[in-house]
Amino acid sequence: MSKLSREAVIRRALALADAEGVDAVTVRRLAGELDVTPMALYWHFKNKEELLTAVADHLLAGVARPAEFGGPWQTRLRTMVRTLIETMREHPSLPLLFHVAEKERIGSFTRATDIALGLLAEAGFSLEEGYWVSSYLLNGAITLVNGRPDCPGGIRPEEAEERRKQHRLALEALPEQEYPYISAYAETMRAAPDVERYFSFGLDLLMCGVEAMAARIAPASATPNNTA
Amino acid sequence: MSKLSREAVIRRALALADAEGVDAVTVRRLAGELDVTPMALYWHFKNKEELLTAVADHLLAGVARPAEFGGPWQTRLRTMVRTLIETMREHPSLPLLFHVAEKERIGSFTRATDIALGLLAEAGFSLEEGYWVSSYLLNGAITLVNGRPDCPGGIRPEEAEERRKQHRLALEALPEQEYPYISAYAETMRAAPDVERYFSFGLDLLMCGVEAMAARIAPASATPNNTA
DNA sequence: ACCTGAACACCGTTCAAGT
DNA sequence: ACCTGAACACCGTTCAAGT
Repeated sequence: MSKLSREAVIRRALALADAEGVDAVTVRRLAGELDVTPMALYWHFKNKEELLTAVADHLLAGVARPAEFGGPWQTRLRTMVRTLIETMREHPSLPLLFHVAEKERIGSFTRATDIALGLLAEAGFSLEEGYWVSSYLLNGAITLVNGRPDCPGGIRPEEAEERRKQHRLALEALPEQEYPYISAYAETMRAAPDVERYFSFGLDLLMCGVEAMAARIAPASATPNNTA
Repeated sequence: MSKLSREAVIRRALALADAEGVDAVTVRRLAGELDVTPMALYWHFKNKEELLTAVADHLLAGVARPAEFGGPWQTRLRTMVRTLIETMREHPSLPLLFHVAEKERIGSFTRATDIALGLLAEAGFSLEEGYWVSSYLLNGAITLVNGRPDCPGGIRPEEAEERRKQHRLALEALPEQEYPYISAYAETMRAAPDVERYFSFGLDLLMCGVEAMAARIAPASATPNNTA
């Protein structure tokens, strides 16, 4: 009974990353959890980067095959971005994982990019511009989830609350004359963060940029149903 | 003659990061370049993170005190973001540096945020929304510079060109029926990348999002000179 | 084909000791 | 105040060897 397989390693790595952060995923630690020698992993993966890339690929699979499609490009693109954000919200380690994995080598990322490029071509962007916009949306979604106020960087909620308090105290200690807006902002940090508002505002912000640029480039077809 | 000082360490660390990437900045390597024992650095810095945060702080100083100010909030905010982008373009290591440094602890970042919050309050955003927008702009600028086609991630131009070619070949190898847009995009990669267009498009994209959201929130004061 | 053991060349950091 | 020496507890990875 060969216990080890690519699949098993990926699942364990993801569980470990979600539980203790992506920094906890070391070759030795992961091997220990799988009751195996560190070097055993090198038979299944060329190196650590390929391992983490495989984890990212596994997670992005859901984004690459979007379910409910239809309607103008704006809503379809928005659905993709929302799906991406929701996937990452379920796996808080994913944002940091993207920083170490090479995005070009993630198969499901390539798949998702092709779909997005199609939608953006419909919006009037050139292929190159579409690629830039795709990357803007992907990275925007990543940093949005990574900066979520309840568990930034995928840390544990208790630690996040403590950090938030320390951050507030640090901001409140600043001279109010020199930092008038920061001081006022620190006041608003006394309340618990509204995570849903944070995400809906962030999604709107991201999509607003794309739609405004599309309207600038192709004003005539900005709304999808006026071509004839 | 005490050769070592906080300033000297920061300068060396920045030079090393720019020359060989931020990964090359290890405590031991940096100490070696300064002709000193690794532990000597621990007298001037609590740990490595504080060291890198100091480097980031040093670099962001120029953004925190913007020069040519005036005009409506849109152009002033755009100037800040452009300055930030230009600063990072001069130091390609900076984007990755932000990922390891804790942004909240960077003094010049706090200063820049206060200025931005003021401009965004003028635009009609609440303090909390303003903070989200600031973070959106900072991270957007970081990923924009980090993804520049001529030296993504701050790698050397020759290596970037080789990687770009490999990336193109990988995309061209994909089945054209399944990846129609990616395949067409790969064709455009044969030409040398237009870096200036990349950056101006990216800046427009970032600012478009903010301006469109501002117009949605406070349509009456979307243009600055119609309040009376 | 799949895994182990030992070793290599690194890390960041602590702590007592020097001057 | 400022720096050194030795040591600790880790890393990722290679390479020959086992089954």
